Amino acid sequence: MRDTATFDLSRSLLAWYDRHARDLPWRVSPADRAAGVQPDPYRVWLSEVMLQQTTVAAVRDYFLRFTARWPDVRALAAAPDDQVMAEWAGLGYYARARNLLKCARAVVDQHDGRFPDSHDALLKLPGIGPYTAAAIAAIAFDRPETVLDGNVERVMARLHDIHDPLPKSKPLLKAKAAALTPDDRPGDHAQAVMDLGATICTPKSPACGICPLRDPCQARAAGTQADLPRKMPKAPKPTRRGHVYIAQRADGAILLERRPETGLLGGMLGFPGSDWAEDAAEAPPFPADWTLLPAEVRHTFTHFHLILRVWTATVPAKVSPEGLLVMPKHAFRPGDLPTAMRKAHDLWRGSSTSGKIPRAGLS
DNA sequence: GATCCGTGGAT
DNA sequence: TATCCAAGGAT
Repeated sequence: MRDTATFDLSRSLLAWYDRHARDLPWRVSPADRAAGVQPDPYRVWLSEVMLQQTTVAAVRDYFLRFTARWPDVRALAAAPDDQVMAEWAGLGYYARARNLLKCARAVVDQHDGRFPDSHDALLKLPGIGPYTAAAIAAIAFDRPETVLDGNVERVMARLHDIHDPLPKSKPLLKAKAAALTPDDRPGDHAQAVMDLGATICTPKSPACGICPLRDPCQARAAGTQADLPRKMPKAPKPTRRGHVYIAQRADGAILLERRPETGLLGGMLGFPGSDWAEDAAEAPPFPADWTLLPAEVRHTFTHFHLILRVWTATVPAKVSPEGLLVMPKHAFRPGDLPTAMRKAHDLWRGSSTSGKIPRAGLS
């Protein structure tokens, strides 16, 4: 039962969203939504998968490239795996790209090319968990589902001044979020809470002064907003080391490998090399006149730091070792590599801008 | 429940 | 420089 205060709070949030909703490539504005425009479930799904643990700024161009190249779920389902993995390169969490293809093909094969509109049916699809199922059901189909992501957790923890640490407090935060979800405009509501968390109720120095929930916010009243939500401490990251081997043939071709489907950087292209361990031994993939580059690659993954030594060699054009992929010079694009491998390439080519190199494809 | 799985921007 | 952390899911 939603009481009057909860009703008013939800209305305040929607009113704020009507005025401040961000213009995002995958979003139907509240005005257009009110005029009857329906979101495309394919675009909602694609954006939500890309946005898993990933910022809007990082996703935007990837979303535009994907939708330009594969405008609907049937086009994506028909795409070759390696092209999709290459297009995802640099965005991270590559299991998402593998599951993206599995999901697109399941939608085509089992649902006649149309995304199911219920939370339970969506949850059965690869790469769609509790959050994404609720987000698609709410945003694409305007079902009264409650989304619980990092933004909603933070907003609810502050609104109700909840001090129990995550993830133990998740059920309580979900209940608070559910109590706030309206039957009217649940899709806009879901986006409103997340927008609020992303732009006002931010992790550090939240802008309480301009927050539409300033008055009812209990953490604001108690002065605890900067300390919420509390989280369990994280384990420190160990450092691992490894060797990679970049061979270029006399005809310009580069020798690469397709990494195994599971595990780190699964399914992505990479240079052959050693295991990554505390103290990895050299492991040239075939005999050659390997030269060690005078600098190292440093890269940080989710749970460890990596220091990579990069060896290079020029080999005859006929060299084609078993298990390696001969990538012709004209077909090789560093942007198709995951970032750790792209850094090794950049170190070799001297284009070692530490920053990100914009990928080709748009405009 | 705990662990694995990327990346880049903000602080 | 080091840490946090982002529209999480699979195992």
